[in-house]
Amino acid sequence: MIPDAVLNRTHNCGQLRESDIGAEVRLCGWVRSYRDHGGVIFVDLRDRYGITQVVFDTPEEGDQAGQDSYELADSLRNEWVISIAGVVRHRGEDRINPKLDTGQIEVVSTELTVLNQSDSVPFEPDSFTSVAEETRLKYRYIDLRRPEMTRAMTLRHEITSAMRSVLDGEGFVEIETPFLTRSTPEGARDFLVPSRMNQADFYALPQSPQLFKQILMVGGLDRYYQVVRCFRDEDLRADRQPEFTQLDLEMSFVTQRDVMNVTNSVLRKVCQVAGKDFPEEVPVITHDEAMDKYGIDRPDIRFEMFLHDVSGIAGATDFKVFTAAIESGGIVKTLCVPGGAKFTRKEIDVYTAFVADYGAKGLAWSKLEDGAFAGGVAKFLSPEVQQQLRDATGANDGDILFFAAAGADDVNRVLAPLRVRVAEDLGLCDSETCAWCWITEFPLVSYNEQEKRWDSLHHPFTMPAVEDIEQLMSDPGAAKSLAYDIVCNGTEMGGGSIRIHDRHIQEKVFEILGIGPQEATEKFGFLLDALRFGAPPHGGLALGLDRIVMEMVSAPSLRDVIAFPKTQRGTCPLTGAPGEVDDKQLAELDLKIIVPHKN
RNA sequence: GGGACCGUAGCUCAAUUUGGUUAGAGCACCGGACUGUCGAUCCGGAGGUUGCGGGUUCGAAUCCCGUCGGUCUCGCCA
Repeated sequence: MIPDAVLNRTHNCGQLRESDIGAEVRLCGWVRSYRDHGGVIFVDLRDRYGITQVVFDTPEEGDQAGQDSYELADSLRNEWVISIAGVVRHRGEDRINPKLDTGQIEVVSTELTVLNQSDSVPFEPDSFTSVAEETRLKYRYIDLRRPEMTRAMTLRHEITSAMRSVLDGEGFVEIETPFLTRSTPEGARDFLVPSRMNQADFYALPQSPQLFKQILMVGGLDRYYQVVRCFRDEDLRADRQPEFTQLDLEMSFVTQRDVMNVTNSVLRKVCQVAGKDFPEEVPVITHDEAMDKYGIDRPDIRFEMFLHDVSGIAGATDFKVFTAAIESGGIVKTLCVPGGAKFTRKEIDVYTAFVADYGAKGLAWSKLEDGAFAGGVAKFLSPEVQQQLRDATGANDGDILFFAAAGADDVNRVLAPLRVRVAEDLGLCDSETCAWCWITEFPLVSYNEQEKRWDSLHHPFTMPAVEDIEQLMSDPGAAKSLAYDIVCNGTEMGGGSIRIHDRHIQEKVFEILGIGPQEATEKFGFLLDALRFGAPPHGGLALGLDRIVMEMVSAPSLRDVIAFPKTQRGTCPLTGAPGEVDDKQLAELDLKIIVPHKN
């Protein structure tokens, strides 16, 4: 039985300063390290607030309590949990540790209680050694003691707290929506949950609360938000987990600009909390412009280095790669890298291999030196063409041009990542900078060549930005939508749209997408019904909380800002999930496993 | 579904390129010394199915095949 008194902390381990000298204090925490000098023992005591040095001096003759305490201190080991009482004293000028916030002082222990011992830990929760991620996840409770993880978890809390406070101040209401819902036909693969009470039926975990939040608007709730878990059963990446968290919000009687303004307010506060700058005016870039200048709809605008469409110039050369691409309806774009003429052949080969991952057959290039193009494809570039290229790209001596020639989508798919890769290599991607931008005027739909049909670019409930519905029906590919994404440093941090609140327009959009009346009724009938009963104009947006926190702490992986994330194969080394279940459980669900287990 | 890299002591790594004696080091752990350290130091000790299985070879951590796991990535992710 632990006495109550030893649990009654007066301070935490990051708190004590010079002004506390002389105070009698009690601290609890973990032994981060112990330094036994024979006659004096130092213990660094750690909790999530910081580290305080505790000293055990040689006990006075006849001081039995001091003797016991000293002997106990002698037995302490890393990660034991202890409570100490003692007096704060100055360390002495030559003993101050500038690495610690509490480095001016130390606590002289008068009493020590071991609250719990610890086995020798698999790894030390400090910042010095890197540990394999699988090991970190298996022993996450130890990993979470590392200052970086503590910082990520607490900042994450502060960020969600800031989000809530801004939205609360704007009159939003946080409302929970179901996790057990129904599968929807489009989008990502659903996680399914069998229904015991409805044989052969399944719930699906929500990919997002999209339909529910629209229905909340029909319900007159006017301004909704939710910090909510979303589930998508797709392959994982460093920035993609099967379950992730969104700040989801929806508003009635608003324009696109209103939603963007509220989002800016939220992000401004988030950045303030995280110690990052947020611009007065967030740049707004149209989708067309983004694709043209950056080749991607989530441009990294920390640096310029634009792409240039040089189809007209390149088509007039004798270089077959260029002319063939143009003749088959493709384009030629170039990336002008200032100072890139210094790249060696070997470095260019690395970039060639890099773009091969994105499906490029090769990477044409030419350097600009002493007023003329040299190397690579220079021999195909007449003096006239060279001048035109310089005019089009603004290239100067010392630059290099990289070219890609193919269909427009393929060209952009290759050059956009190359642009970022080159910028990283040139040191243009400062991880402390947050360069936010909005992307607007997305196309409503894109043509899916494989399936021979139109797909929503955003989702099927996005309002078309067209006056004439007939025009929409006759040329869906030309239609823009009232959709918008918020981007930071080349990462999509969130997106949303003004929704369709008119049932007739919704039916037309389903028609374009090839969702027949029967399927629409079956899958979304409840939303279509709701739209018949006084749905207000509404729109909203969702922010990826995990990605925002990841950017705010410059973490390389989403796993570093999630307390208990999954590995790339979707497993949890801590719990062993996913795992087998009992035959009894399967029987209750009327399920039968027909494939033998891998093990 | 495809590509790349990785797997050696509890942890982080070396030895793999060029197959060759007993697989080494730091940290952690165990024992000892030390009255001012602070990622303490010093002395000593213990600790190994080189992920797993098979093959080549006189001989495999090293070469080959398979497999499991991890990371990155293309596809995928409205």
